[in-house]
Amino acid sequence: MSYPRIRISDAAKHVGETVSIAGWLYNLRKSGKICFPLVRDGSGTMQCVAVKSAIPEELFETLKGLTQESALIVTGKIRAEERAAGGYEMDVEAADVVQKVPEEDPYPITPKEHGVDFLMDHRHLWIRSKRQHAILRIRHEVIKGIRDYFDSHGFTLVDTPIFTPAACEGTTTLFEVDYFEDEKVYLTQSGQLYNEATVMAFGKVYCFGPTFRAEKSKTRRHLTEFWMVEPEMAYATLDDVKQVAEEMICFVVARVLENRQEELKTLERDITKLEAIKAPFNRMSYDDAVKKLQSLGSEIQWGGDFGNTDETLLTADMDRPVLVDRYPAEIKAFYFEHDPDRPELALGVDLIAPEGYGEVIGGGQRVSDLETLKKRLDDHGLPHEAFGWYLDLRKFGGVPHAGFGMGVERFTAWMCGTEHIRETIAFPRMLYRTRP
RNA sequence: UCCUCAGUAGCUCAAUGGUAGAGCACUCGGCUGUUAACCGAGUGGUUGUAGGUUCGAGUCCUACCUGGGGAGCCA
Repeated sequence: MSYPRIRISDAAKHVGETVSIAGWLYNLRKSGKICFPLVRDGSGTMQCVAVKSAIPEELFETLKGLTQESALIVTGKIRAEERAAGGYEMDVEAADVVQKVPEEDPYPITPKEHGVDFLMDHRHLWIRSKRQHAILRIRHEVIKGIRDYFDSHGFTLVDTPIFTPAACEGTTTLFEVDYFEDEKVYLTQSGQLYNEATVMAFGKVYCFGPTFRAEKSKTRRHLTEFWMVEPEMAYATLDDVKQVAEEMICFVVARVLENRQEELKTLERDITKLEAIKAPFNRMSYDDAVKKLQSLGSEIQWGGDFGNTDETLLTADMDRPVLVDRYPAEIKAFYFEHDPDRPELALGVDLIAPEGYGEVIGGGQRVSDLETLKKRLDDHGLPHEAFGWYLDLRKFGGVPHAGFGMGVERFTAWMCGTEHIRETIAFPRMLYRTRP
């Protein structure tokens, strides 16, 4: 006799019914004549109960002998139960062990504590653990929220290439890849230049994909491969960027709070910190930010970029992000439009998250005039030939346009309150770690 | 790349320069409501590698390897 298969997250709808759950043994607690196998199925965890006197001897022995992470399909009646973690419990009537983990080579990740190195080496298994599972589900919610926001605000998803020719942004380090016939290409570090082309076709676009940076950064906020969403808008300015960034973040935060309560609880995330993320965000010019930092004891001088400690210091008294705009043009890329009133400033904006999560968004208004762009390329020592198509965009209907990029992992880390960005992607790629 | 800390049982960690130990995991036994269950017993070690100092090194020194944290750079 076979019973309907349900997912643990739907248990509430099946109280009183006999159903099957296909999953893996998360943990097993047992005493002489009763045992509690905890089964997880990816949607949740179900505490099962088996009382020796109530079931066949063979079934009881099978359950009692289960090893951690053995695969099994359990069948039984669902019952509301206060003593069980999820609020529901299954009285086991049958169990089909699909694969038993051997005792002599047990599952390496025990319910006790482990070190970072060990866990990272076992990342392919670590993602089964409650905490990691919760983080990756929140990541999913974040991505879905981002897409829903842009899709419902007139943006078209137009993805940009991952293989790119050499001269994209110039400054940052690129990963080089062998292409055919001795040609070299590079892994993209931003889809932005291509967005500037697609935006002139669609008006409002975004790209969403992996980006690569061969920076030898060794901090809790860096990955060499990370996901970035980059919206771009035609007939738009710096102010539009700030408004969209603020709106989008509020939208996604609300989604996470609405749909991922359980996961936030698992992570022991202070919800009030997320609830505080509401418009209007703080707004500040680079000039004022430098002054504020200096008054707080920072060594920063006008013209320099903010370090990690500066970002944390700047937001220490804030409960929501701050949008810092009009940076010195010298520390920004060639494609930024300059402030017409103060040409030494670039019309760029960074969104710095509170709680030390730092720069989550960077963006601004792009150069729209052909001659200005040519001059900017010269100033940065970039060859016009490599930017032929990019210059075309200013020749054929050039208009003011603006956009930004947001790092998905940094944003997710902020939502989750995690110490390290490596936990916010299933298989992180970092300076000295490319496995598993 | 630089600074800094750490490598001891499968895992997490102890051990004044003087006999390498505990908890967890695993095995065996006990327990009918457990919540990282608990109680008793057992198995488990070339102390990251190579040199050096010393009567004697897990411990001190040198180099290297691996990893953590931070800086710079960035999302």
